[in-house]
Amino acid sequence: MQAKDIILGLLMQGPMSGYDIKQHYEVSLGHFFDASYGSVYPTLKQLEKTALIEKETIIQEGKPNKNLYSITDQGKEQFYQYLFSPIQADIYRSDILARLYFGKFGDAQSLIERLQEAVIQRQAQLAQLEHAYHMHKQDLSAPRLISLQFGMEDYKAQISVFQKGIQYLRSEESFEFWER
Amino acid sequence: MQAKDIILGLLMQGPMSGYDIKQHYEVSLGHFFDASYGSVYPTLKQLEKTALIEKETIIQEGKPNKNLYSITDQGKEQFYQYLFSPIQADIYRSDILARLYFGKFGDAQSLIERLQEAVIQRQAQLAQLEHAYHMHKQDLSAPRLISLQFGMEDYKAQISVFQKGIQYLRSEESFEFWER
DNA sequence: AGCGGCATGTAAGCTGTTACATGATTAC
DNA sequence: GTAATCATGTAACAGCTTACATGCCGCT
Repeated sequence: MQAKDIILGLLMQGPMSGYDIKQHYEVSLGHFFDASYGSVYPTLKQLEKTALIEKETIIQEGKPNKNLYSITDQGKEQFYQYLFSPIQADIYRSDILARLYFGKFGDAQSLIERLQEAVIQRQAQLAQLEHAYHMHKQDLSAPRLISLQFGMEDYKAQISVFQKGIQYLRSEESFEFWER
Repeated sequence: MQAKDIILGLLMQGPMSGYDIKQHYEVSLGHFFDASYGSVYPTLKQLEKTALIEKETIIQEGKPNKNLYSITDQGKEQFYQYLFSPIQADIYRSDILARLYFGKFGDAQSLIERLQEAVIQRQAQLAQLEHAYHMHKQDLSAPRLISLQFGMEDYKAQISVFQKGIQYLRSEESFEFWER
């Protein structure tokens, strides 16, 4: 799974601009994929060059012009090829878990603060997914609902572990430094 | 957080070879970091060149020679600099969630099979973490235990969502294709 | 006879990020 | 007046992966 597969998938649902695509990343895809504009625009350009998508420039009033991209038949074919290809393993990379893993080399207080921040941040992401879920649950396909549930349950589990962790570290806080 | 930070952290616990480091990735770090040998060996080389670590070659009988690396004082300083630097956002990229997200363009049967595989795979990872947790819980620091708990609870939540998802898709299976 | 574990390393290439560059409109 | 939203793009570079290359030992 790469940027181009996700973009093709989004265009399967209808024409979109690069900006629209990035919005989707942030709203309903963010819990399993994200990429910057520095990836979106060059990818669109490349997909257009290989005729998998087509560009139409929309002149807007009061707003900058917009490049609306649509998927072509070749693009659809390419997307189905992705959809039925073998599944790649997930990639999860977490700095906060690394700080926990090596936590004994630091101090309890700053770890607790960082966990609190991590909780707040995940609560915000959870709220966003819950919003999307309840707003659109009537019009979303069964598998898409599962992908949103995954994100929500995942965040809930993470928040719960972090909150218990904070309690636990607080109860040992008198140590300040660990010796293990 | 990059490969070099993790390697430095592992060497804080004692000397290790590139092979040992990769083993650690697979056992107790795998749920939040992984990298191939093609990253491990060049990184070690570069860290040695900048005097953050030192190499000692161990001649072994019946086994290939081993390069044991130890962290230097400069390396420790560098590690602490990482440990107290701002935390980077997590990165999660999931192909199976993408397949769910775009599931309406495929068929229910193959999605169900893929979810079943995903469950089995996560159950194996969970079992591995549980093993590590119960084996070493006496000698691990509080924060490290939290990092393992995180992995375990995360996998449990994911397995649960996937299992419920399989049930749900099965109940709609007669459709074979969706129209939303 | 062959596979899995132990052990190290390189080269080419892919995929993405960061930082830069631009600029109008709308809401506070 | 200033921040956010809408909107597009490039160039340099970082940081990995994949595939290749080597070779002995112990088990089955």
